[in-house]
Amino acid sequence: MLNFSTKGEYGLRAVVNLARSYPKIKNIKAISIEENISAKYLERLIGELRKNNLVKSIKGKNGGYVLARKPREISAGEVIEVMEGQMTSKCNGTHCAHMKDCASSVVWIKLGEQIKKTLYGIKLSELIK
Amino acid sequence: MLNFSTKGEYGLRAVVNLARSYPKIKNIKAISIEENISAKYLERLIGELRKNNLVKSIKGKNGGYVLARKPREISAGEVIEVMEGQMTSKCNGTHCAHMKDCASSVVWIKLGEQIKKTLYGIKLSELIK
DNA sequence: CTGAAAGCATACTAAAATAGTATGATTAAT
DNA sequence: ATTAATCATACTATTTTAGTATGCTTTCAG
Repeated sequence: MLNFSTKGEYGLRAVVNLARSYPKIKNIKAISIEENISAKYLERLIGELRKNNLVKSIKGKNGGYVLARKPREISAGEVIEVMEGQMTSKCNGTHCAHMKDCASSVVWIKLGEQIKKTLYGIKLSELIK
Repeated sequence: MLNFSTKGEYGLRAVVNLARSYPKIKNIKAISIEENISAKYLERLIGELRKNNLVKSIKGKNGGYVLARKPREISAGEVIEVMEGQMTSKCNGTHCAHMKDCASSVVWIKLGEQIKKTLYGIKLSELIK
């Protein structure tokens, strides 16, 4: 019904992978092999997660990544929001004839709320059991 | 958080528009003007809705479209599913190291269920009040 | 202090999806 | 017969996705 890009999937899988080995550090190479994701691409994606304070990086030899918080303090929603970008209700009532009371916008707003509720309710801790 | 294409939005707006004038027939031109959507593009999109039995067409002069069922018997989910295509849980556990019990897939599955529940619960009748 | 192994930054590119256009055929009321 | 509508298909431009490539910086180990 909706197309999710692999960004969200890859990001989530990487973070879940880190949750499994938490609090040990793990490098891109290891994650990319285990998850079967292009190392270079993953490197870029995980960079986004770092900039948004979901993972911490340790530079230099023997470096790698760790979750920035405990697995039970990070939700799937946070990860996916960073990777996919904020959900925007495209139908905001500005372009159709019904103006502010655009009937269709109700659908996108309700849906957005439900998605957030669902995804923010899922913590990494519950995914690694 | 997720990118919806305009297809779903346009399709929904067109159908809601038809719901307002139900059971009178209305042509593409009128809908496209009222909704400010390219007529040619809308024509193609609404063709999809017809093939999936959500609207009926009346050909020839004075022709146009009508909802195939009453507004309270058509849900937003049906419309959006036709326009956007079936939601597929991309992470199906086949490509990562954890195989069948892929932790991340749980997220997409739960999310998909919630989205369906939400969208199928919204009927056109409730959008035109 | 030097080399290797890690992350960091940025630019490039190929493929796919999106959002539309264009052309013309078919249908049916007048 | 004319006109106004849908129907079918093919084409195209733009954007997004999914990567690749190159090179720099940081830090541990010897």
